[in-house]
Amino acid sequence: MGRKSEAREKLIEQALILIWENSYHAVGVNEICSRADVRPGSFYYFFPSKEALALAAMEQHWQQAKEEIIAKAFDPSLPPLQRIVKLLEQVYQFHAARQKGNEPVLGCAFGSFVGELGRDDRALRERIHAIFMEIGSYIEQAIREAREAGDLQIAESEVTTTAHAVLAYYEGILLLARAGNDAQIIQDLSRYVLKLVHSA
Amino acid sequence: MGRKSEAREKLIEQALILIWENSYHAVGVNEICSRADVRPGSFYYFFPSKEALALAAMEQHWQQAKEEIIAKAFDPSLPPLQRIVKLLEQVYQFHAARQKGNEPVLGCAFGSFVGELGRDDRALRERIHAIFMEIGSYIEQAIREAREAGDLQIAESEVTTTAHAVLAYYEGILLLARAGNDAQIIQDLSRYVLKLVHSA
Amino acid sequence: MGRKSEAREKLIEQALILIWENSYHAVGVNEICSRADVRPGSFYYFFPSKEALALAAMEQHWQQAKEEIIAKAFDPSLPPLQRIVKLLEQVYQFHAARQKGNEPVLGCAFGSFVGELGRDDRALRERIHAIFMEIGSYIEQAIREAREAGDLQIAESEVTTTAHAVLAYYEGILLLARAGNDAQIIQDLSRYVLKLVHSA
Amino acid sequence: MGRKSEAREKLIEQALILIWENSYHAVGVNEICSRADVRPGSFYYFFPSKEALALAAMEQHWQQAKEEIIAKAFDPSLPPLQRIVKLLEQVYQFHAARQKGNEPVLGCAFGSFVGELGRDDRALRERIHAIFMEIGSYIEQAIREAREAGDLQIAESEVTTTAHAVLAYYEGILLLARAGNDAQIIQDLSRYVLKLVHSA
DNA sequence: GATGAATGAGAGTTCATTCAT
DNA sequence: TATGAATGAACTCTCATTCAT
Repeated sequence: MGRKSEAREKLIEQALILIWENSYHAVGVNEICSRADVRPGSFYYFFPSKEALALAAMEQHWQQAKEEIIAKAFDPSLPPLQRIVKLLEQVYQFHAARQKGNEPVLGCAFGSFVGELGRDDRALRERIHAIFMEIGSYIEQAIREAREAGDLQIAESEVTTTAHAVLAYYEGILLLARAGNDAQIIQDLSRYVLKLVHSA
Repeated sequence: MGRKSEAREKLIEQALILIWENSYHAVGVNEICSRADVRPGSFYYFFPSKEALALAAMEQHWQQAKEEIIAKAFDPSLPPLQRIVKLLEQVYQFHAARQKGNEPVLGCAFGSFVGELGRDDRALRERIHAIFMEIGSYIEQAIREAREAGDLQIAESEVTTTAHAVLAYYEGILLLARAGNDAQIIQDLSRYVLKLVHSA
Repeated sequence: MGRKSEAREKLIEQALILIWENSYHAVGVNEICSRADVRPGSFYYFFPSKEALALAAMEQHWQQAKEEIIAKAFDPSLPPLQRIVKLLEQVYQFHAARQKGNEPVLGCAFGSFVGELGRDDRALRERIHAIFMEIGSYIEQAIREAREAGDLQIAESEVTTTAHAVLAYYEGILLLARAGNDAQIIQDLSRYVLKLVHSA
Repeated sequence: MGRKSEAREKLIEQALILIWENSYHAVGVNEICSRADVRPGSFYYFFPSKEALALAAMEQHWQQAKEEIIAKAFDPSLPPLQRIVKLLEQVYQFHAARQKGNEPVLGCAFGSFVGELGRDDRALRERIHAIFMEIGSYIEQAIREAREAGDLQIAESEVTTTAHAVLAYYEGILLLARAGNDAQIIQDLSRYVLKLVHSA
């Protein structure tokens, strides 16, 4: 009945790391293969194309992020707005730990990836956009709960846009962290995130 | 004999467009040359490498942004905080016009570029970071003036960080606009930018 | 229990179609397998190589041609020279039907196949040549019978060569039909075939 | 002003030989390059694709055939029908010489090539068809002249079709010669070609 | 000063085939 | 008996770059 291996998983794992650290276009199939200890000829048994692997890597990253970051941050037992703060805190911890180990600060894999997609990569771009919208919906839920709890004086009609504002701020912070190779800025700027959800 | 060859300028111009629309690694030297109507052999007469061209393109983009966007936004005759609003408004106009012409929404060239730089591109990354810091200093100056005019109640020690927060938000907005191929979000989210500069 | 796997037969059948429509070298083992709904790993259980499959496909095609075309054309109840005419007529009907269904006109599978064999494919080439000689012998028999019946004034020593001439004309007609993607030429040129068997 | 070389010509020349001896799909770009003493990276400077090279090789072969074979065969000073005979004679000489040197008998490059083209190679197939039609028009002209000189009793309306019949016979002869790796059959069957042009 | 020609290295992908089960 | 998994070699083609003029 044929053989079995974790080659597929290893390819996804290494692809994510390499693409996140460098970029989709800068990383070659051969490099991914050799890091995953998979023979180059085997790659196309597991994935129809490099693009499909990149998509799978993004999907897997999103699943893992939901399990490891989102689930902990958007814990219903936390006060709603604290969840948003916790999201940023965890992301800071991740990048701070990397920086301590002299690894470059990576920023957001989805954000970097979407920045290098072109006209012809519509499907990939739309998938990343959908992931952003999912992240946004977690933030939105927290804001809505805060509002309903009376912690917030904003119109119901502002809730979604406010969530997007938080998301944008989040992505922007991670982009600046990557640009400056500096995890500290994540912590510094996180302090202001709740300003965005309160009425001016 | 009049003016110099325009080949260099054309190369920079086309490189910026192609890199912004696609990405640095996705765009080839030959493609840039053919768009610029420059023979490929001539490329290395004008630039020592593709990387040098990309850097030149970023520099030129920054100079132009200063002349056409920054100068108008940070006009001393405007009320300080209005300058920040105007910055976003102009960027929105640019992307809205493109979208009207069925061109993809591009986001920030610097932001996208920095997202695809890797470990070995330290010089490029640091240059983009420096440009971000320059943008930040315009914002910082506006915030400081507003504070000194009494429009703002924040500590002097918060001014720089607040400017970075605005910059992060700005970059995040443009990233989401690119991800969603949607210029409207720039306008929608711009309404909240001043929340970041007021004390909570 | 019951009948054997049909995988072998399906592989042969699909291989013939694909090779005939395209070419031996242009068609991959995987493509044949997927069309035959056979898992690629199974291929080498049934055939030792792609070449062996191609040979089997040619053999099967030849057996089928003998049963469906040759047997009807070289029916002893037909006047000898009419058999040659009937051969061409049936081949025309086959290709005309295909063209009506907007399928490309294929020409002769053996002729196309032999055209793409090289120095190192001696065994295959000789097998196709032998099939040609077999076809020739049917034609030769018809010519001989016509001569013995007094329908023809050619020397006995010319019979074999004349049969080869008819065979060459037949192959040439099918080649032109494929080149022009036009079945009609088969009918048009068939009218002249008996000129070749009469003395000048 | 750049360098100069005969690389393009050598590539065409070697491509023709290799494709003729083997087949388009069986021959790789690398093999053509190494025979032409051209570095593989240079190939795509000279030709946009392997297909384009194949087409160029066929074109060049046709030009050369016109100059070296057609021009001599269809010499107006020859009696019209002798021109057709001469065409076959020259082709026989070419193949007989090759066989003497223990080279495989090749048949017609155009005929073999068209046999391995598939659905998606419409442009190539149509070009080869057009070449066939050109060859046909030389034959047609000879037949027409013979008819006008009173050497032939066929209807004017039969002239074109008769020319195609001769062309088909010619292609079929070369196909059989390749299949049998036997140049002699070209000479043997050539003796019958004029039967096709006389009325039955 | 400027460029047409050329290139080695490597890109992503497909190949006919083999292996472990 | 039959196959899902895997593969090294080869495929067509593109890359950033250099060379001769």
